[in-house]
Amino acid sequence: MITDNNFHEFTKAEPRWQRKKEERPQEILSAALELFVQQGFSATKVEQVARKAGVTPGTLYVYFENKEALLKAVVKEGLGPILSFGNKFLDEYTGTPEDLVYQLVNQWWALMESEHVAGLPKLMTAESSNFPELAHFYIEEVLTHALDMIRRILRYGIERGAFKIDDVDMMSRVIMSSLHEPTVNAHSFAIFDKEKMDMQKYLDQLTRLILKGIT
Amino acid sequence: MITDNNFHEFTKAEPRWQRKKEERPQEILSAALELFVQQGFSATKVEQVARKAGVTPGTLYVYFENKEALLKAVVKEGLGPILSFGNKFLDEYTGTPEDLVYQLVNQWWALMESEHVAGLPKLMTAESSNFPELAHFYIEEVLTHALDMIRRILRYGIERGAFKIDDVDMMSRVIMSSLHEPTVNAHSFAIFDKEKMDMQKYLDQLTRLILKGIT
Amino acid sequence: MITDNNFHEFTKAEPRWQRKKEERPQEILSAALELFVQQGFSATKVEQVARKAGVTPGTLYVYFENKEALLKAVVKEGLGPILSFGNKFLDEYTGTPEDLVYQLVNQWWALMESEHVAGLPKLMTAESSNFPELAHFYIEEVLTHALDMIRRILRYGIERGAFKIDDVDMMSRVIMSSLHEPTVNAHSFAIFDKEKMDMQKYLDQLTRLILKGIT
Amino acid sequence: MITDNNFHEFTKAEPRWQRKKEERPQEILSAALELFVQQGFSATKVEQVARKAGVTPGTLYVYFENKEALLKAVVKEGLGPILSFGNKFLDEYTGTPEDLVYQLVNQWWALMESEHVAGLPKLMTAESSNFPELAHFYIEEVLTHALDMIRRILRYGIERGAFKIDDVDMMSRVIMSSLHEPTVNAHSFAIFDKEKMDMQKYLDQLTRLILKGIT
DNA sequence: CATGAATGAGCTTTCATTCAT
DNA sequence: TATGAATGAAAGCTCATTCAT
Repeated sequence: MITDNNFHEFTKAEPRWQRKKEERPQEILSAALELFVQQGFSATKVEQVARKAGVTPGTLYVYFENKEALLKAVVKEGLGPILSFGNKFLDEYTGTPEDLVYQLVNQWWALMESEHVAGLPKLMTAESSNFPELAHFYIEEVLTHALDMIRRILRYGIERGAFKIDDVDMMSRVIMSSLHEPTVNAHSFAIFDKEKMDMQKYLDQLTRLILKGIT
Repeated sequence: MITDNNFHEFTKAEPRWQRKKEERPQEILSAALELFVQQGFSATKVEQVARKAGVTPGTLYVYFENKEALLKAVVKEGLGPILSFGNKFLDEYTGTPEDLVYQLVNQWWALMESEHVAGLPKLMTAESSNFPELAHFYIEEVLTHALDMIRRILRYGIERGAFKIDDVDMMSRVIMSSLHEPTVNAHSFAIFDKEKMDMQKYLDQLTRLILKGIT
Repeated sequence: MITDNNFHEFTKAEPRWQRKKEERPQEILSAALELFVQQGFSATKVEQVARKAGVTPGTLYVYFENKEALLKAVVKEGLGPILSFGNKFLDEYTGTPEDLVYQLVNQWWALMESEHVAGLPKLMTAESSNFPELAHFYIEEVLTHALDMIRRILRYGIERGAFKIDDVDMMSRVIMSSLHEPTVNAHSFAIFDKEKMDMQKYLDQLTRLILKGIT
Repeated sequence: MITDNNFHEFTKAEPRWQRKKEERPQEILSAALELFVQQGFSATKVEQVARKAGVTPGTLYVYFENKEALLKAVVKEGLGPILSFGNKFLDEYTGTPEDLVYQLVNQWWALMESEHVAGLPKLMTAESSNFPELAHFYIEEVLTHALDMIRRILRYGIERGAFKIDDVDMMSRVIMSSLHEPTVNAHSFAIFDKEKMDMQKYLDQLTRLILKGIT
């Protein structure tokens, strides 16, 4: 049922923020992302980030004005891939609504565990009230964006007579919650699970619940 | 309100502090819960907690050995109400499985917004990897406990021929995720929503999705 | 060779400082002395003293203006017995110079281990530069006083043709050092000796050294 | 000294700090030794030590884990010179026993007034019960070591028929006391002596007492 | 008088940030 | 550019002292 036109691939929209790849060592951003996600922003020491990236604290300040700027860079860097999520794929999609839901669920997960992004939802969940600017960013660009995708998909199904939903907006939110939660969870409680949960089974069951619930 | 005898009002100096041994810890715990949830543990200053509780930092240390002990007290205090969640109700329940799902969803939410508990899931999501002991606590006592409830409810429906589910465990997890997410969300991104989401509608739509999805 | 006219008993000179026995609970002073000696002034907490004395911190402040006043009271209280050391006894002494030396050594030790006094030399050794006033006090009233005693004793022996000393002042200092040291030591390093040193043997050997050294 | 080119002197701003990694710990240790000896460990503020060493408190923590670690470093650093005290000298000594006693007394004093060591005995006297580990260290390495030296010297004299002592062990302790006391005293009460005691005369008189007392 | 909860100044320690090298 | 020793402001925490009870 998986088509090989993966919507990720189709949607490399223009990134909105300058990436300045050359000027911002990926090592520092990667190290920072991982540590911020794991420990939170406040609890992560600049020196830790530097050491993990294989540089000294001084070097970090060559590339980032301060710790907060580093966080913003980490988040905005991570947002890039997410921004291009779905739209173009949906524009060109002509398959069944059911398959579309399946795609949604699986692509979301693939995206969320990809580099630069992994853990970002958990990080934002934890830090949103400390960094309102970033929170707005995340809400607009990720949550609202994803909500739009879901809404489009639901409407696509309704138009084709495949889905029947009385409150599309609210149902979209419900679906988004059930997508967002494991994304956050994977970087908080899930790390303590002795027997790692079979994510594919989870996603399948989720898809099934949604499809049975709305068709 | 000028009385004819306001003489005392002017001469009585404001007492520097009031003695209320019994109430202090609760006030401090409440203040700490709110701030830890909002800002995270590291980003919350002891002085903030104290001031919010109407005391000085010194007083806080009369009741709690250190900042970490305060966090642990906050969490364990908050866990109390959750531990008693559901079991007795389920033991005595004789109604329809459908109604039971409705009850589950709504009671979970009611519980999560009650004092002492509000925000705990978000706090734990953010701090779990910094405080593994607390994480285990939360996982055992909250997540596993809730999962058990859900599993019992699903089986109740299956036994009565009302529900049909091929993988009960995984479906329980899916349902739990969709319950846990808004709980966390309410204390992170939701605070930025201009138009507060109608929670009751959300819960109704969730219930509907679940019921349609499993019956 | 020990006479039973212990010079301690004879010399209850008028104490120079008001004792105010009734107003200053002995328990607090005793507790403070012991703890100050053991841990030093700074490292001893007022609460410790209070608890050891079986009262609360508040009570301590009923009797002593502050921690420093407590120290001063402890020292001045302890000085009392020392001030009366020797003079009257010497005035009336008619025995042999050798016996006098013996008496000196043994009475000094007996005095130094008696209540109120035990540990004072160590305490003063440690705190002298933090409390110059007390240091002067101690130097004048204890060290100089003891030095005078020793000098008198040596002269007593010289006059009777029993001792031969070229520099009486310096020899007095030498003798005082060898008396003062075990007094201090008993409350510092000696507490770690597994096999407690036989003090009587030490004093005997000291007496022997002095006597052989000056006769 | 005005040079014809003092242009730089006026324009060069004072550098905020100088980099001298190798020297810092020594400067801090010296400052700490002096202050700990004078005021005691508890009464000495970390800031005092830092300022005296010409650095900020933060710098101190670059080199020492905490205040207690600083004390331990001070003591262990100071112990170094003492450990090498005497043994080699004694192995090769062939002179008279009398001269050996003279050497002992004078070398001990010379050692005790040398940098790194000055005041250590007083410091240890004051702090031994607060830092048992250090106390054991000092007892083993200094007191026991010195005691061994003295015993060796006494035996050396006895073997050559020069000394006659019934209880060598106890006499060693007596001698050690009379050596240790002025060492401690020099950093406590002696600082209040208006007319500094002539130490050489003291040592001479002590030597004389010992020699007359045991030959 | 005695209490001990509450205080707040001041201590030890941390850590983001700077800047001479 | 990269470094990391040094900084100093601010944090956590202590404890002598106060004062309502």
